[in-house]
Amino acid sequence: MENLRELFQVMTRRFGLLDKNCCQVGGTEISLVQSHILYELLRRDKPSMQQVAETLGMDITTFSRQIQTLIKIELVLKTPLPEDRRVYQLSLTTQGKYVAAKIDAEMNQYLNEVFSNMSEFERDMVIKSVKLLNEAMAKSTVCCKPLL
Amino acid sequence: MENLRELFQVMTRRFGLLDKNCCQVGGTEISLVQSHILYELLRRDKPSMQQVAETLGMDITTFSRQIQTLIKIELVLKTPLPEDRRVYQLSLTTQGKYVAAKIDAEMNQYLNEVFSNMSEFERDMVIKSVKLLNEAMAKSTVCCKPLL
DNA sequence: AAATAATACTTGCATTTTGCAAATAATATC
DNA sequence: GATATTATTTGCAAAATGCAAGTATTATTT
Repeated sequence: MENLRELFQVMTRRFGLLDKNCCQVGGTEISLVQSHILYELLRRDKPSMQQVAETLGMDITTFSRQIQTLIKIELVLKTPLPEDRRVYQLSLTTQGKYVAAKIDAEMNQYLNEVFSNMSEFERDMVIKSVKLLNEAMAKSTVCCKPLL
Repeated sequence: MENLRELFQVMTRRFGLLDKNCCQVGGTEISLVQSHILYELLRRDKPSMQQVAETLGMDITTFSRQIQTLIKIELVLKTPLPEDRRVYQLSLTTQGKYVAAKIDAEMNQYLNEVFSNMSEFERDMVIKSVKLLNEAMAKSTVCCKPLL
């Protein structure tokens, strides 16, 4: 039996670094955590603070402050939900969308470069595997509370 | 063409969370970063500070301080190398080995649980894929300076 | 062999990030 | 109408971060 953790530890460490690299766009400097937030906001439609914080497995208070700085640098907007004014809807500003998309593109470029070292067959297999993994982790009981 | 980043973002986020879970052993509380350090020290033979810091993509000064606390809680040892007394050899104490092994086992258990949601065929494919990915990333020019 | 450079690591800040407990503000329930 | 619940924010106090500057040791120069 192989050491599963070894494999995954190395992989995730690499992706962590990869993420670290990609976080400065134009004039704006973005931390890794902030890039994760932008990533979520790009994909979701006006989610609440709770929702995003939970998805990212972040303490809500930390998240609240991160959002504050993202608003300050004008990447994120926070508008109260009319039906329930306790909750705020989060969204990206134009600039925020631009930055998020830019990071996205850069990451995809990195990933494509990584895949360029593989055959087409391997590439397909790897992608299928990552999908499988994501599904399996979603089903798992022990880990991965954030469900998306 | 699919959105590669989407797939990998979700996957690495999950593993990040997974890692976060597994960092308390017996009486000792371990941060995620510290668990990564222990992980490295368990696998290497008396590496230097520089080496480990570089592998983990950490600033050496931050690393230095993390090692200090790991020494204080008696998980890590730091002995000067006789041939060159500028460099220190890092190693785990008995307790350190125990903690590192414990975390390792726990992570493997989690991973096995994840894999239990797959067929044998899928499992093999996924493992092969992760290996492939690690190799491909090692070859890549843009990312992943830490080479292990 | 003395002076200079380079290397491995540590410390001094000053900033940022974190999370718990407590506060606020709005809605739900009794 | 009083009380509980929920969503978010603030007050700390602790931890983590990274740059610049420091120490100590080895290498290189002249």
